[in-house]
Amino acid sequence: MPVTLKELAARANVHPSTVSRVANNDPGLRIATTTRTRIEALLRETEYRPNGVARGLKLRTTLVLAVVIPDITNPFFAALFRGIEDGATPRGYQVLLCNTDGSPERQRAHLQSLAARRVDGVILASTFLKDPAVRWLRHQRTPYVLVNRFSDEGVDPFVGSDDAMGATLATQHLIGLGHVRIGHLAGQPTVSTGILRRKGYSAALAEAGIAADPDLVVESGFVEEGGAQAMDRLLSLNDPPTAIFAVTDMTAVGAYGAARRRGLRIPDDLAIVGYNDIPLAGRLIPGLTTVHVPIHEFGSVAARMLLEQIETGVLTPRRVVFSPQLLVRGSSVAGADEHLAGRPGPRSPAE
Amino acid sequence: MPVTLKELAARANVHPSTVSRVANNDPGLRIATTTRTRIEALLRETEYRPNGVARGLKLRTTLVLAVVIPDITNPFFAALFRGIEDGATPRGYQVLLCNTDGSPERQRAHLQSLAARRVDGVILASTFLKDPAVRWLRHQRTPYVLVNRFSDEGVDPFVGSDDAMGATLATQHLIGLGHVRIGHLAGQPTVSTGILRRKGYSAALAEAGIAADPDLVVESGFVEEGGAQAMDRLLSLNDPPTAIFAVTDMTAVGAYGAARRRGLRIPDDLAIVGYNDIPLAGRLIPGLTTVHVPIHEFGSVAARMLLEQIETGVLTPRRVVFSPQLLVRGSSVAGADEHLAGRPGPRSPAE
DNA sequence: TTGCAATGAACAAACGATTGCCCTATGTTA
DNA sequence: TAACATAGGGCAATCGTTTGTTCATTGCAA
Repeated sequence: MPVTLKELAARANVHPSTVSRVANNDPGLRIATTTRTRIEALLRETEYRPNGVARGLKLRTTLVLAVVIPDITNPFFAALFRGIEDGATPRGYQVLLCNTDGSPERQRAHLQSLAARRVDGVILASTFLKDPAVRWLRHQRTPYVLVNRFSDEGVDPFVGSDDAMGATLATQHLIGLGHVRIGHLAGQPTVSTGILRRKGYSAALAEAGIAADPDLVVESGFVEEGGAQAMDRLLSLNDPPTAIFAVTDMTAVGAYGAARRRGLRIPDDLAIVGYNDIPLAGRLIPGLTTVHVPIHEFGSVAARMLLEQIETGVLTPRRVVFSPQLLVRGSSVAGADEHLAGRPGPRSPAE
Repeated sequence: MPVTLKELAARANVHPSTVSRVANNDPGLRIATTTRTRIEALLRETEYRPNGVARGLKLRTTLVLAVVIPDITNPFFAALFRGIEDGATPRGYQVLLCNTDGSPERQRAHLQSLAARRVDGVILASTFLKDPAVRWLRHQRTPYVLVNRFSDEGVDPFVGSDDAMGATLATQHLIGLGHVRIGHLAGQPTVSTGILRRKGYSAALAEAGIAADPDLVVESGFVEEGGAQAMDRLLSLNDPPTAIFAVTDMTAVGAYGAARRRGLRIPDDLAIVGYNDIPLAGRLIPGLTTVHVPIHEFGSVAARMLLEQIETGVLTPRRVVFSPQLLVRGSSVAGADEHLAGRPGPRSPAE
């Protein structure tokens, strides 16, 4: 049972407020050295730490942030979370993690709990366009930052990548390799990344003078199963694609599976490009060519933006948009993985 | 700005305590129906939710759990966390996630913050044997549960697998395949899983009448880099092993890399068996033969044990030990992955 | 009419900390 | 010596809930 201010005050024979001021190193405090040292000794001896709950009630701040994501077992969100925590912990904040599995109801339930708990701020990934949850947050005046996907263009604090540009990069890469029938495993049009990446894909085709074939775009969503199913549909076409731009690395992983089950070789029979550069991408065989975005940095930047909002009280709808870069591996260019031999794999943590 | 009890009381023209009792559905409350409906309407209209901080102060409970792990980007811990959250959320708890990167100082700092925040309980993975942090928790009388690794045998609430048995299973599998020179990428002897898995490995060899060669056991730790380095040392031996039991799947991943860089084929030139069956194991090529443990269940069971402790106030040092099962894939038996073709990959989440 | 039991709701004391203000001794200055 | 500044701490309100207790009415029976 931790010690309280009151008990310490009794033992030091002073008033609790005096102990509090000593513990908090109150600058304007006038106190006899003898009293001060007596109290300080007691503080050290008992390892006194103020009750965070009581402190939170009085100070109206909890030093807790919350992260709301679909699923932490997705490597993208795991990396994102690390970035957030690495940005928040040094400033004394700890982080609640809430998984929604993509369910709007669970998201809403979590946000309500978080508001009741008086968390200082929320970082939200994977929102929909015009997401009611985001509008609710805005209306509540809870500090928040959106990551990766935005909800209402230009209104919310946001950090992410230039999705259209990344998609164009990926598609141009495939065009440059001579591919003409390039398929797209597309995200839902209810999500900013889904729309923009598809737009970037189409723009690249148009610019190269390649006619857009509607059959080549199949909605896959952002998960592996969706990728596999969509890939199956594309491969059942009379004139199937020779290359694929997948909206997400996880979708691309699904495409790998579908291709393997049909005995197709990557990249010879089918070239694949993903998006995000999750750690898994480099471990696939062949390595997945993908659009690299600084996932960890998304998190740390989002955390810093949020803390700035919290500490200044100003909610500037600042947007930080990173320019993505194409990272070529063996899934689009045969032999591209070779120079990696001898290089250690991606960073990896303890068991 | 959320509404307070006081404001509601003013608007309903009653005392705050009355509003509180209505909001909490106090069973012994005697109240006029007219007053009750008036208050209830107000509660709904304002979407009143009691301030969790104030509630926590009064009730001495925060409905917050904390999970302390080395690194959430390790798939093992991501799956574990999901299990924990899935066990805790339905009972109204939310979960703080703390990454330590394996640093005892960061672990200690986190635990102190958590204690100051008055979290209701802590789940700790990756402790050391005789871990001072665990003893501190015990001494603090904070409810806690250890997962995967234990600290002081039989003293702490614990959930994990029978490490010696799993290791024996893995080693016997390799022996059954005809291997005689079987190497072990071993965990540190300061960690329960490290010791027990090595013990299980040795026991299987002894039972089969295979002389133990000290050169074949190399300490790798539990991370990928360590696995790669240790594997390199083993492969540099005059009489290198033909099979490997790696203390962890991530270590095995490191071994894959080392083997590939030397041009060795798996499983023909080198058979590999891991431990844990993380989602990544099934996605490697070839699939990683491994000792399957119910990671998600570790988490949900640990959460339930913790909640039981919290809600009953009794700290029974209960131990839940799962029996692991060998899962054979292509890294030990050529062609073992074939029947997987056509089967969808592991469960995968949204982007 | 008196007495007593319900009824309906207010009172007040916590839970621990923070912080503006007040009070009492000294010591100093005019 | 009166007036006053300063040092050294204590007082008390407050943050928003919860909950045991008290209090004022009303209704009913005796």
